[in-house]
Amino acid sequence: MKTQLKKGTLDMCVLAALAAGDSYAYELVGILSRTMEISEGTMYPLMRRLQAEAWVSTYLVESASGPSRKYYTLTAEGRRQLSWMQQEWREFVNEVNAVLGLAAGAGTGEAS
Amino acid sequence: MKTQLKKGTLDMCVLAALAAGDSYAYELVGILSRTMEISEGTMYPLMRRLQAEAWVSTYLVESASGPSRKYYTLTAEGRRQLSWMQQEWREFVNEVNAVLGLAAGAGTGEAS
DNA sequence: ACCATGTACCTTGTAAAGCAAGGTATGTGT
DNA sequence: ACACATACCTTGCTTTACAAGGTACATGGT
Repeated sequence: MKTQLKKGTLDMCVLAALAAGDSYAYELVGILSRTMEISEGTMYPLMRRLQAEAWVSTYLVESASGPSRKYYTLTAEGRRQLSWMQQEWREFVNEVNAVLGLAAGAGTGEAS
Repeated sequence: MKTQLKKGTLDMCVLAALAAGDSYAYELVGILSRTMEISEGTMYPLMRRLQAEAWVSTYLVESASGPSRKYYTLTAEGRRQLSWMQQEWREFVNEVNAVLGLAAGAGTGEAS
């Protein structure tokens, strides 16, 4: 139900996961799913976008137990992008929290 | 450019602003604009949604210097919704920050 | 009288993103 | 032969933010 909140953050999350080491889409779903909900239908189009932006590059690796895996590596530009996104993310969180602070003093003790 | 990040948070922000006191759409744009970017084209449809969900109710007030203002008040359900949204927001921020933490140890010192 | 400006409301169409549902193919175990 | 896990992918839907445009009232300047 918090689908909307994720908009715009998943790119950053995937880049962050890739900063910890190369991975492939199917595995990334598993990795991120430990912390947050994300589905394959989200991941595959997302990876295409990241590649279109040249934030990641790919290489194929045969698997001993299944079809080949399409690994993704962060590019230098991807690393820069991650850094930028994290900055924007922190700014945004601060902005929202500041607005939430508006409500802090109000309505809590409504006894006349 | 961080349009996507806002998805899902603006409802909450508006409800929070209304928790600090009744207001009308045009004024809310001004209030929130002190902290974050938001446009009228976003606000008016948003207010309709809030009302459709019964999180706010409205009343008209004539203005001395312009057309009548459509004031919005938080309903009891709106207050509950705000509380719920804030909880989800905090959870979500924690989740994202946890994922960003994955990258913390990697790639920072890439010597050898 | 006329017009610009500020206030205040609103709608339409576009773009982006997440997701459920479905589909394909490979390898392993029964 | 069949089921299952792995691993890839696409289509169509939904929600949301926003730019652009439109209406109407009140005030001040010329």
